[in-house]
Amino acid sequence: MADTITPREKDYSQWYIDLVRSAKLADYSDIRGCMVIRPNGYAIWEKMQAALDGMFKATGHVNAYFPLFIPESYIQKEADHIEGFAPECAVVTHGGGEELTEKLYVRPTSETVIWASYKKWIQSYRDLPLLINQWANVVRWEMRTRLFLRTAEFLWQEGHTAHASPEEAQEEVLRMINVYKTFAQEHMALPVIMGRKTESEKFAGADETWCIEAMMQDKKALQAGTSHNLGQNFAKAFDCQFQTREGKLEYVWATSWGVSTRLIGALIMAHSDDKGLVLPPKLASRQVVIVPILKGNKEAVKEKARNIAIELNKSGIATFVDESEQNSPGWKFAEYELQGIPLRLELGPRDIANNLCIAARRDTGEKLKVPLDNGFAGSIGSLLEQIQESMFNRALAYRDENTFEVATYDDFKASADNGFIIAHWDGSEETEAKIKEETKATIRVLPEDRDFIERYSMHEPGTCIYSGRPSKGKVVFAKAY
RNA sequence: CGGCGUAUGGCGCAGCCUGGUAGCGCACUUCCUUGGGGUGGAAGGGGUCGUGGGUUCAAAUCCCGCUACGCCGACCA
Repeated sequence: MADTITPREKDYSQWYIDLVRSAKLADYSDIRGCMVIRPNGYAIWEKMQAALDGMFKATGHVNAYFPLFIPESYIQKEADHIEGFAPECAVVTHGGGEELTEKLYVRPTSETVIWASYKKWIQSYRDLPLLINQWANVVRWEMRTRLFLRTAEFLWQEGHTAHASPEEAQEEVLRMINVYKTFAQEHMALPVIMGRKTESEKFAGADETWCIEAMMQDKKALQAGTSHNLGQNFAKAFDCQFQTREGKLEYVWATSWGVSTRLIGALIMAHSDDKGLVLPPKLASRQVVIVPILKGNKEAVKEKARNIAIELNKSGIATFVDESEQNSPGWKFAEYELQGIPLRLELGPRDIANNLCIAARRDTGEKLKVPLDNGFAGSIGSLLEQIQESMFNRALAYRDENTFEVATYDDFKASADNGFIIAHWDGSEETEAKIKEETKATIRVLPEDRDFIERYSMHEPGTCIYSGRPSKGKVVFAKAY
């Protein structure tokens, strides 16, 4: 365990890595850019998986699994796709001691290998829509890595769907980006801006990429999830046609969408503090820790603590008691704060005599007395709900405070490090590239969130901040991870 | 792939400039103590100093090569 966590204000990167390592979430392995996800970190992923998987199933999707290895010829079928992904692929050249006749790419994403199957599965409009999700690992040989945010290998889910019409595919794209938005906001307590990517930022092989963008505590943007409208690009590349009701042959329309273990990084960077991790109750596998203060009649205190834990667990609140005598209460307070347990209950002989316990909120540090009466489990449950809600509100307020609307390029440059910048853009790739070159800020999203659009009048025409040419609307710029 | 760093016990580091055969904190083991914010104390175990070569009576330390990793850029979820 690290002795101390570097304060956020001093060095945000160091704070992040100290936190990830000292909370025992993950470590770098000896393999370049690869991460070992430790049980504490994996527990967060399992909670995310459970919630997301439920949402996928509820929207009609099923899970399947496709091969890790992709023949080189598959990868090469879609021109933009190979161009985008080939440079960052790990490639297997030998197997069983022999050089392979065709190289195998370790999947950087599974569009190609999946569409090779879909081609065989789809003949008629009756086979559509095909709504499949895969939980898997993928490999991208990135130049620079960062725990959870960008590692050579990472875990994710990737949905791949096939549709009989462009309208239906577009509906799916929107449905899934909204699933991600809901998950981010309601489970992760992370406010996001939903919208489209510009041409230069979209997925290799997509017609259009939708995304959710979040703000971290260093005011940089993080792409938290994407949903792509692949048009007929992959269907054409893999010759996947279906017979319509009218008997004509048409290429199918496709979507793909994914979120990764990067969300764990987002969760950490959005909520945690200098004491450690802060987990939203909905993603905490351990929501409440009871720390008994063991003095006087120790057994009586332990007994009471266990009974409270049983009661809370019965009410669906994941509670455990740390009754070890190896460590002092102060040590336990610090340890469970480091691990981000949303609520700590302190219970000592004094409290038992007064028929109450002390509840300490991880998010605010606030301590309050909670009576040990019939309403106890209800009080704890609503406290957890309050924590969930106030974490979201705090993150939203932070994002709002650090979102600026600017009208001149000078103001833009002055604000480039201060958060999200809302400004008019002429819609050209040249302008986008120039601004990136000069300020490092990129267009994160062309918002499609109704409330966000209204709040900042995003869709009103104006004048491009850079070129002075007419602009159809404002977009969100920021420095990004 | 460019720039800068780092490599010493499980983790974090000092020692290197000025060569003399390795030390500190945390963690770990045993015991006592303490317990409402990382108790205090005592005694222990654990290291071919990344790697290959060179200089030297002697190299963690000086010189050259290599490798790995990290940070900052370009690329990306």
